[in-house]
Amino acid sequence: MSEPGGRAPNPRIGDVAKLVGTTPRTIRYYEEIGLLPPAPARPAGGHRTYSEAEVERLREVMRLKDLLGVTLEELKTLLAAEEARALVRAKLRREDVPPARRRELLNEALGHIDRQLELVDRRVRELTKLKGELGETRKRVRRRTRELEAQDQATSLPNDPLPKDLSNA
Amino acid sequence: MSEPGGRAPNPRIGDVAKLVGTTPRTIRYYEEIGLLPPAPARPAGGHRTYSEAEVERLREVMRLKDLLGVTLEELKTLLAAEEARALVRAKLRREDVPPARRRELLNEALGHIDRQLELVDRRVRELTKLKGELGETRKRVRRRTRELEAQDQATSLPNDPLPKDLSNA
DNA sequence: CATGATGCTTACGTTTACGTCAATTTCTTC
DNA sequence: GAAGAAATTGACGTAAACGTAAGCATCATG
Repeated sequence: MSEPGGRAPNPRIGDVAKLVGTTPRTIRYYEEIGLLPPAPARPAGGHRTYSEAEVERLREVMRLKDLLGVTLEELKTLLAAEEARALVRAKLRREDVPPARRRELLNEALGHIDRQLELVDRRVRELTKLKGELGETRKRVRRRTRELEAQDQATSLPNDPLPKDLSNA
Repeated sequence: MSEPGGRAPNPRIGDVAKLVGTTPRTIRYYEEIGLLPPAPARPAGGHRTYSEAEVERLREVMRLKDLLGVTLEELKTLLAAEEARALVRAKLRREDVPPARRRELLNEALGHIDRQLELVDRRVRELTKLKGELGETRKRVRRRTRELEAQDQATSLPNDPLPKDLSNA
C-alpha cells in the first residue's frame, strides 16, 4: 500500500527474529561466530537486512541445532561442508572439470551426506525405540483402565451383558 | 576369581562412570541437583556404591537427555512424574483404593504418558523428514555419479554395451 | 603397613549460548 | 524536523553443565 515500487523492503533483524522465533541478539551472535554469512547486505545506514534465502538459512540452522543437539561449533563445520558442496555443484556445472576430479568430488560429497545420514538415522532409531517403549506403557495403563471399567459395570449391572449405552434421562 | 563369596562388590563412582561413558563429577552433579536419588548406599567409608538398578537409571537419564535435548531441570520434573507413576502403581497394587480415585490416577498417568509421547513423536517426525531430505540429496548425487560413469564408458568403449567387468591383467 | 589409586567435600574456574545495558545512530512517522 | 522505535557496536553479566584443584579420607595391593 505504501510501496510505489511494489516490492516490500527486506526485513531487518527484529522482523527476522520474530519470523523465526528468536531474538536479534541470537542472530547477531550466529553471525559473529560465523554460522551465518559475515555480512548480510547492509544498505545505507548499516542496518542488517535479510533476503528470503538468508531467513531460510537461519531457520535451517535453528532446526538442525534443535534436532541434532550439536554445539554451534559442530554445526558450523557441518554446514561448512554443505556450503562446500554447494560451491562444488556450481563449479561442476560451470567449469569443465576433468572426469577423474569429478568422481572425486562426487564421492567426497557422498561421504559427507552419508555421515550425516548415519547420524540422523541413529537418532531416528533411538527415538523410535523410545516411542515404542512409551507406547507399550500406554497400552498397559489403558488395559488397566478398561479392566477397571469392566469391574465397575459388573458390580453396577451384575446380570446385564453389553448394556450398549442407552443413557436417556 | 578373587571372590570367595561369589558376589562382585557393587561398583563405585569411577567404575560406573566408565560403564556409562561419563565422569564421576557428572554423576555427583546429577545427584547434587536431584536427578539421581540423593544418597546411593554408602557402605563403610562413605564411598558411593551403585546397584545395577541405579546404573540403569543413570543410563536412562543420559539417554533421555541426549534424545530429548531438554535441560536437566526439565528432565528432572519429567522423571519425577515417572517416579510418581511408579509409586502410584505400587499403591494401586497394595492398598485398596476406591475405584473413583483409581480412575483419576490412571487418567493422570495417561496424561503424562501422552504428553511425553507427543514430544517424542514430534521429534521423530521432524527427524524422519530431515532423513528423507538427506536421502533425496543422496539420490541426486548418486544419479550424477552414474551419469558420469555412463559417459566414461561411452567414450572409452563407444560401441560396446554391457562390458560386464572382465578386468584381468 | 606403606603407598599409590580412588573417593569425598568444598570451592572456584570454564565454556557455551546467549541476556542485558549503555551510548550512539538510523528509521519512521506525525 | 522532532520524537519515539528499532538498530549498531562494545562491554559486561549469567545460567547451565560440568571441569579442576586442594586437602583429606579410604581402598586395594604388594
